[in-house]
Amino acid sequence: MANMRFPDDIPPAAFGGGGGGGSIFDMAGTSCEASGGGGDKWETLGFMDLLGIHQDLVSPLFDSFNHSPILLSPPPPPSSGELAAVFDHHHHDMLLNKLDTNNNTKQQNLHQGSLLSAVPESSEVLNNPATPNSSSISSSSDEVTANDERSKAGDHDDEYRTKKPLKPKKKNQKIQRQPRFAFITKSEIDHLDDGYRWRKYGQKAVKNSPYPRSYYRCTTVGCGVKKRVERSSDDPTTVVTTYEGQHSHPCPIMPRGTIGFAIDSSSFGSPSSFIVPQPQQLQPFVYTSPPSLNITATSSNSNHHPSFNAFFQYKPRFNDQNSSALALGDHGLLQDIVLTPTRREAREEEDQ
DNA sequence: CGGGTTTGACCCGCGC
DNA sequence: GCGCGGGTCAAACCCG
Repeated sequence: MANMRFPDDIPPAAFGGGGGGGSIFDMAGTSCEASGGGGDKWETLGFMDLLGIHQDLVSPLFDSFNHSPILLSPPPPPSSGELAAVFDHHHHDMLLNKLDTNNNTKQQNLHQGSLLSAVPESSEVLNNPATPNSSSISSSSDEVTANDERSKAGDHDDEYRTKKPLKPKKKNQKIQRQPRFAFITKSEIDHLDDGYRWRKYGQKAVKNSPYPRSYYRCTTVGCGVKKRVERSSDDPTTVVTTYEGQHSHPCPIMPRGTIGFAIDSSSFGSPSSFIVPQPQQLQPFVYTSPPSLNITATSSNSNHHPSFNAFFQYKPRFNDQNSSALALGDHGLLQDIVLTPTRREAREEEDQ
């Protein structure tokens, strides 16, 4: 398989029937550090890491701009934090956020870079992302077995039973949610392709939004990673993609060594390093952000907010070759990464 | 025919 | 307890 091949077999974006072919949204160099205070436990997640790209797939942590190693030692992340990268490749904005667990934030204006959080409370995350193995995958919600609930319901509803012999679910057992990572993309393409193969398993209308939300599941056997894709109602030009879980396999279209980014999976729950590939490993199509993107939260607030020592080498790609070319020529990508505290963080700070 | 999408039905959690 | 919304299932359908 050719390196970094842009698949043309991505099914049309199933997003509301709109949007043509799938798109490639390749994050090829991301390093995030989340540090928190206030006694919160912090969760350190990385986009590609959540995608199942692990340390062994990439080179040691490296600053592609300064060509010097970066060693980050993030404090424990907040248990309920979810990271979100807000990427606007039209306006050259990149916003990194920790998703607030407060659902109210979903109404925030994405344009202002405040993070949305259509992602619900993730404090239920019980799986240690540091162990991205089959066990964590198998504990995903859709693989929870046992159930008396549904069988019980069936006892009272023969019609339902004959109609849907649904999988059992364990009563009184909270569904274990995988860590999630969401990011917002300014794109007319709904289904952003990250190199993995996804199967759409559902679509739901979103309240107060004319745009539906699509649910995808990784098609690889044994991999329970899911992702949701929805277009923001506030700003229809933005697409919110939320990943849940970690791939238990390499990216099918990204051979080893071409991965642009990963976080040492052992970093979860304990300080560790983030991994960024050496620049020479980046493939031609990978956008390399300027040094200014090597953001490190060094503001006075860094003691209270997550600091993202992050930079993105990031280039959305599209099946459409024309679009691809466009993206390639976008030198202004990610020049301005904005770190914004989430509502919750802001609230906590106010309380202090 | 196999794999992916569509879509209506259903379950569950949560807020009121 | 009830209703709502999110998430999932699976039959039907589509397509290469």
